Amino acid sequence: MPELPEVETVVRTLELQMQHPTITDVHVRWDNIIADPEVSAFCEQIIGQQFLFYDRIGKYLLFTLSDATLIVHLRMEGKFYYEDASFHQDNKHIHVVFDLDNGKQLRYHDVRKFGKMYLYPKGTNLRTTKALRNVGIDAMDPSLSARDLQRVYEKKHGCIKQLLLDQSLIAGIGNIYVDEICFRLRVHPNTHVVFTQAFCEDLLVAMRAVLTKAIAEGGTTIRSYTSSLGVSGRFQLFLDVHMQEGKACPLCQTTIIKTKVKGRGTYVCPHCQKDD
DNA sequence: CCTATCACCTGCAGGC
DNA sequence: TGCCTGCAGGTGATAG
Repeated sequence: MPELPEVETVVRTLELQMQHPTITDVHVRWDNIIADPEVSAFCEQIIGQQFLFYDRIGKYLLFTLSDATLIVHLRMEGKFYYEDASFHQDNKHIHVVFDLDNGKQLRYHDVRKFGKMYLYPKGTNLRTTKALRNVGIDAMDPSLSARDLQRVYEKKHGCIKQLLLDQSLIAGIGNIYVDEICFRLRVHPNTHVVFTQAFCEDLLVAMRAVLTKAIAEGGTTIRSYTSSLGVSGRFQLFLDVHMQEGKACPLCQTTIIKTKVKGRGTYVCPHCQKDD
């Protein structure tokens, strides 16, 4: 699930539901989820920490704790559940459990175990950490300008889809939204675009429009079966091309096709979006 | 520096 | 039913 709008939805839901409990204990059942520091230090340092603020950069969740910052990347399938400690649920895919001082637990669920957690002491320059050192400007950063996009992309090589997916340049766009943004631009994802000022202005508008609408709809839920905490979006109802193979293009009624660009499943209208 | 490929994991859909 | 292959919204390490 998790691209920028889904992660934003998780942030908003967590801050509403969970508020500010203190972690009384932590249980790590799959060590590889903990990316930095090593598991023992992670556990030691997080016990006693209180949740203060919820935020994100790109697809990374940032939990500001009293004396540290917990950073979480959900990767493909990660999700949180916030439940009473007594509530029993299918344990098989719960890999990290935070016991809280209000009788609840924050449970990290991840079928593929791809997600990662990081913990850094208060005062750390997060942009230099293993978690965030390769993460660029957030795609919804209000200060992001067309000029910034031009500066970031103009000297880079590759098709537009590949560049928009590069998190070290602009962060937060994944495989769903890149297809939607390309459709808005009437550009085939495989195109090697020239990043003129005019194009970058259009790109900024398209990015903002797609991501803003997706956030407003609570993100996109495609493969996720249940509505986990914060992730039961409705944007799938508004997708123009992604996952719309065989359906009619909303603009010209041509049948949407599925293809591959740089190994990623890619949906386009072959009439509105001409390949190079 | 760059691009391409693999590795990390599990579950599910489709073909035979 | 069962086996096999390929696929899935992501990213980091490694090879060339």
